Amino acid sequence: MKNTISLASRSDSATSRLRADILGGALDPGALLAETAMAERFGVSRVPVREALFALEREGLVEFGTTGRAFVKVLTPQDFQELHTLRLALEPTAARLAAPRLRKDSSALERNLAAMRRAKSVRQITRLDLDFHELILAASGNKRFLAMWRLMRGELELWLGGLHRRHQIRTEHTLNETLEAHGAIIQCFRSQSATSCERLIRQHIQGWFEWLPTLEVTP
Amino acid sequence: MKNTISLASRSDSATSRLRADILGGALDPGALLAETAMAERFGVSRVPVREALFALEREGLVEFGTTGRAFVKVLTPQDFQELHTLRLALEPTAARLAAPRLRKDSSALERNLAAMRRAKSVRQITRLDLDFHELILAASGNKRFLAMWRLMRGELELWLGGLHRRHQIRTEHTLNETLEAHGAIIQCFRSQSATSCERLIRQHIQGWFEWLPTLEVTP
DNA sequence: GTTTTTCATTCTGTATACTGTTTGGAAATC
DNA sequence: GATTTCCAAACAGTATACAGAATGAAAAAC
Repeated sequence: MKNTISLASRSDSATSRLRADILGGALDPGALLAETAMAERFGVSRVPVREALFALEREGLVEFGTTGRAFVKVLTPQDFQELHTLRLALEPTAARLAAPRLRKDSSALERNLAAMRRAKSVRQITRLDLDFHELILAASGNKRFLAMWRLMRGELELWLGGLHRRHQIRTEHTLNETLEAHGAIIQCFRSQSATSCERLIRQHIQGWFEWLPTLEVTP
Repeated sequence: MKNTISLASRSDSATSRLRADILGGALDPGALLAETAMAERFGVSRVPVREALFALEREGLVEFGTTGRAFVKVLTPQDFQELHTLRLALEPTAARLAAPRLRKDSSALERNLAAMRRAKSVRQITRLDLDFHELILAASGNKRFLAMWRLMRGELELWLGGLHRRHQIRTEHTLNETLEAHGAIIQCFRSQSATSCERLIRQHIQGWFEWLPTLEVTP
């Protein structure tokens, strides 16, 4: 959304700040996002705030009520289930398409894995995990797969953030599991067939989802 | 996006009018969409026009250049190819999920088919065709499948509109083919297994795509 | 004749002001 | 005390105004 050496526009900076507040947990799901208040807080007029709200609606972090008021999106377990179904429809196909490219060059995935080994905070690990999957989507060469992913990513990050706040998951154990799985996926891209990669990604997503303690009916 | 008995807001009406202009072919792909000019033409201020542009960007009908100017989206054959790949990833899965619901009640699909039999214009047939697929996505019960579809639908309609303008396709013959295929799909939903429906939808999309004279490298 | 520079025009980005609607609570009524 | 009515504050939708950037054509330089 920016062009040259990018002095961020006020809209962009408002978008970033609001996104950070939402994903960082400073704003609870369901919180009212009043334009005037945010405009004052960010030191800009209502116009850039408005655009930020629309932009974040596209990212799935904000939803508008019937009267046009914006709220931090409230995600239900069913929402998360839906996202998972969608991932299973998209990512394996994307992996198959990406396989030829990633066989030649998987360095980006490896750099991601290395960063994840060094990562400290839960938040950072979550983000790198999502980045890993995004890299595969991007390598599919299909801009629209990536666009769809971007639409889901915000919601995934939002949900996972809430999950981590409610439980104390993402322990050492699960981190290692993720590291191993991602390593195996990289290996697969390097040496196995496209359909093998497709299958492995499907298993990875499915397994990860089944492990998550989402079955609790959360508020 | 509207609430009660809906007196359409100026943003909404600007969005509708602009969408109609783009899909109707009044504005060629690549045409500059200057805010001031449109504001005058629609008799509103620039603010609603702005929101219309953002809304239509979400629908894939408008794209923004690096300097923030809006243009009617230019679709390349590759774009269409990408959309097709995406459909193959989404729709068969959605059809499988929708199967239980549609087995019980396929009346909406039948009404669509009946309307298509009566349809006169190419534009109308195209729209009903897309509606048919949208009904299946909606019946999947997964809001996000529908959201993704909406994102593709505008682009599909835009591409097909251009295609029909360039060629004189969608003849009697192809209309009958579509009618038959849709009829068979309804039958399948009524009496066959979910995986059969999934397979049939995949074949339908694949076959339709292969038939289309998109292989010509168009401008 | 070709290239570069200049500059008026046009466009977007943003601020501010105004209007009508929604909302939550105080006051009035039962 | 419970319910309804009414009003002020808060909020979104929109118009208008202005500033800064991009654009393209005319003018200048080569």
